[in-house]
Formats: sequence, C-alpha cells, structure tokens
Amino acid sequence: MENITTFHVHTKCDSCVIRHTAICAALSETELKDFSRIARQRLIPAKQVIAMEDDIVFANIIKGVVKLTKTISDGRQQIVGLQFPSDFLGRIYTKETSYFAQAATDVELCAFPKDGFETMLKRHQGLKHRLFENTLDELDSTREWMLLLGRKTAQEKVASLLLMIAKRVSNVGCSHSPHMVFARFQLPLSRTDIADYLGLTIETVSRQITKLKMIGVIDLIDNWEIAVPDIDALEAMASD
Amino acid sequence: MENITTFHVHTKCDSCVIRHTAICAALSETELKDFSRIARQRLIPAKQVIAMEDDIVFANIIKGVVKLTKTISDGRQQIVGLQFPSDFLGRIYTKETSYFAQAATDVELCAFPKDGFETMLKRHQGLKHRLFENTLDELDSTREWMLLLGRKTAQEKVASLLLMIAKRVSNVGCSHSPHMVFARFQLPLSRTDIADYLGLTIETVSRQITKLKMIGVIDLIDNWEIAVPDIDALEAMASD
DNA sequence: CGACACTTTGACTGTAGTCAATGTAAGTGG
DNA sequence: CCACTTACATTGACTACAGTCAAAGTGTCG
Repeated sequence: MENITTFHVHTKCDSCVIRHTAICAALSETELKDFSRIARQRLIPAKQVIAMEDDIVFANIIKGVVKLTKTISDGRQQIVGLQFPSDFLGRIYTKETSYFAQAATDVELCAFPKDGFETMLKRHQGLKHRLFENTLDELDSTREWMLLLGRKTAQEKVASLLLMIAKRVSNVGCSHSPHMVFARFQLPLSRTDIADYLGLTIETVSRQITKLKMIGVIDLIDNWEIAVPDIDALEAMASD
Repeated sequence: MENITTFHVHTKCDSCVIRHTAICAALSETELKDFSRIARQRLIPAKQVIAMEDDIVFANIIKGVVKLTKTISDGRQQIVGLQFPSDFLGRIYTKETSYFAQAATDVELCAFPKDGFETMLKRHQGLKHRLFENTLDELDSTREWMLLLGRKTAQEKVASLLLMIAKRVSNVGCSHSPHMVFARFQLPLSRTDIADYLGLTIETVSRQITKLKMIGVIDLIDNWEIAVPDIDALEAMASD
C-alpha cells in the first residue's frame, strides 16, 4: 500500500477552504493561477513523518494537524510547534531544520516544490510579506509557549493546551462567536503527544485530565472527544 | 539624574562595530547614509525597562544584553528571549507585544523612530529580507529553548545556558577559533535572570552552578565571571 | 562600619516522574 | 462469535528532583 498520494490540484484554488486564510490570501486571482500550477495535493496518514525533501518542501495545511518535534539523542522529545489548517509548513531560506514534521492526524497538504515556490516568492513581494508576518506571529506564540513550559504547573499546562485547541478548531474570530462560551472538539493529539508538547509524562497528563473532569471543567465524551461546558472556567485554570 | 540619554549618531555608521553583523549589513554605503540620518543612540542603564514607545520603537543593540520577559499576573516570570550586540530589537508590523524588554546589563542602542524605519523598510527590500531571515533564526533558537524548558534537567539547563553565553560573547565563527576549547566571560545575567530564563528558582541555579564548579567543568572567578577550561566537557553536560 | 542587594547553603516539602499493574477499545484470526 | 493481540490510557504506590522557607555568607556602597 502506497501511503503518500501526490497528484495535481484539479480543483480551482478559488474554491479552496483555506483560500482566504492561508498565505494565498496575499495573492490576487491571477497570481493565484500561477501558484496553482505548481501546487500538488498530498495526503498523509496519521503518524507519518512528513519528509521535506525531493521537490516538495513547502506546503499549506488544508486539513489535519502537524506536529514539529525535536529530540535529544537519549530519546527525550519535545513538540516545538503545532500546525493547523491554513498554517504554512516549511523553513524558507533553508538552513536545514533541526526538527522534523509529523502528521498528528490524517493530513491534507497543498505542497510546493522548492524551486517553483522560491521563484514565486521573488516575483510576488506580497506573498513574501505575508510569510514574514506569519513567521512573526509564530515567534510570538512560541514565546507564549515558553512561559507555559517554564512557569506553569501541570494542571495549568493541560488547561492551556485544551483552551488553545478549543480556540483553534472552533474558528474563533468568526462573526457568530464574539465570545465563545461552550466548545466541543476532537483532540488531534494522543496523550503521548500532549505530554511531549507540555513537557510532562503521559501519566501526569492523564491524571490532570481526570482531575479537570472531576471538577467539571471538561467532559470526556470518549478518550478523544472533549466538551468544555464553560470556556471561562477553563481559561481561569490556564492562568494567562 | 537623567537615566536615558538620546542624541544623534555623530560617528559615521561605517566605523560602527556592528556595521557588518547587524541588519545594516544588508545596506550599501549610500543606503546607510539615509539610515544613519534617522538613527539615534540611546544609553540604557542595567535593569531599566526599555520603553518601546514615543518615536523610538526599533533598535540595534550595539553593546550589552537585553532580556525579553513575559509575566503571569501572580508574579511568575519567564525570559522568552535574550538579545546580544548586533541583534535587532522591536516587533515589526506591530500588534503590541505581550512581553517587555529590559536591559540586563548597561546597554547601548542604535534606535529608530517608527515612521522613519518603516519607510526605510518599504524602500529597501534587502533590509526587509534581512529582518525576515533574522526572525526565522530567532524562531529556530526559540524552539531550541523550548526543548530545554520542557525536557532538560536543572543541571543540563544551566550547562546549556553557560554554553550559549560562552558562544555568543566569544564571537564564535571568528576565523581564529574554528573550534573553541577554552572560554572566559562575564555573565550578563543575575541568578534571578538565569532562573527566569531556565524556568528554575535561584536556589536551584545556585546549587547547579556550585555543582559544575565542584566537578571542574567551570571556574568561578567571582560571582559574575566564569571560565570554562574545557568547552567540550560543558557541551557534554548540556545534552544537545 | 553598617546597610543593602545578591548569592549560597541547609533542612524539609511537594509536585511531577518512575515503575508496575490494570483498564479499555479496536482489530485479527480461528 | 469469541478468545487473543495490540495500542493506548488510567490508576496506584513509591521516589526523586526541584521548590520552599529560612539562615548565613559575600561583596559593594554610602
């Protein structure tokens, strides 16, 4: 069984779900046509490492969640970034990365070959600018996570993660949820992944989730589906 | 006593110590003249918060070390970035920052007003590109630090910090130190700052430094000056 | 010299880690 | 359909690393 699928993007970009949220938002309709010519769709099953090689080095995430992981030689792991739909994947202006990307769930990518993408970048300054702002935002949220890793308790860490996921997957900023009060979502991460993102062990993660359930801040539908009856209560547990 | 000093940059940029390592390296001699016209030198005493307001929002660090700090309302602090000479300070394309900059040592800045700098940015694409690459590198090293915060022991954290500082202050990459084996430097951080950077308490930092001294990996000249007889030994303690 | 700021050291505690057993759900093959 | 396997997750008992609280040490400055 072949577990990477690569084929041309048939569907026009303008019907793409992330057309106006991904870096593509920086491109006009006509520019987008050039762009779609080099784009390739890739489907990646959960757990597979996303090899950033061959002619596919950059990508938009259309669906699913990708984790960026760093490891120490003795096996310790730390997730240093989580990417959601409409996020951009790949280290521009290379310098080989010191971490690797892996599908946390089944993932659908809109991928670009190195040369073609870099040509586009040179030609369309707006695209480059957008990518720059992307990077600045990523730096901000990475620093946010440093505070969590360095200074928060296990309880606060778990609450913060759930809150972050709730916000990302529920499309916060939508007009109809000016102030979200309730959320329900699928966890895109296993307990091991959660532990690796929070700098904890799976046992500690498990105990903290149980505790949050006990005090009624979350409901576990099953191991992967979580309901948050009161977002404000969860926010209070996260301390930020 | 006035503790901020602001005055025009008299000295020509081309004699500046960071001329070829800061973002200025992206500018030609003539471009640099435009640039120097809006630059102002600022001297900031240790411990003072660097207010990124008024007409001074961006700056190159000429001398000294600046820390970027995030805090939780209950007082917990985490340093989320350390900036050394030739590093760039300030969040481009604003969106007010969620952290604040503070002088760790006495600092000498080459500062720019918001409007003037942003005009320069638009006019000189090379400058913008340089800043972009800067940001990408910063993101990489921030992720490096996430691994440290989430997965390293107190001992490894302290060793990693000393190693990082040794490398930054000794101008690694200089032609005459292809492989540094010995280092001696002033710590630019107090024990409290070190703790806030490593996600530890000052007591733990103190104990770990004592331990490193005991086993001979470092020598303490005084509380602030450190000698590393064997960089490789320190590197081994840092586990990366 | 005394005051102050910072660091080190010591005794004790507590949070999260470790090790091990049990629980749960999905998938496989007889 | 039901044992069996496999992969995760939870729970429990115990441990250890780093945190807390308190006291003593060191260095600088007025």
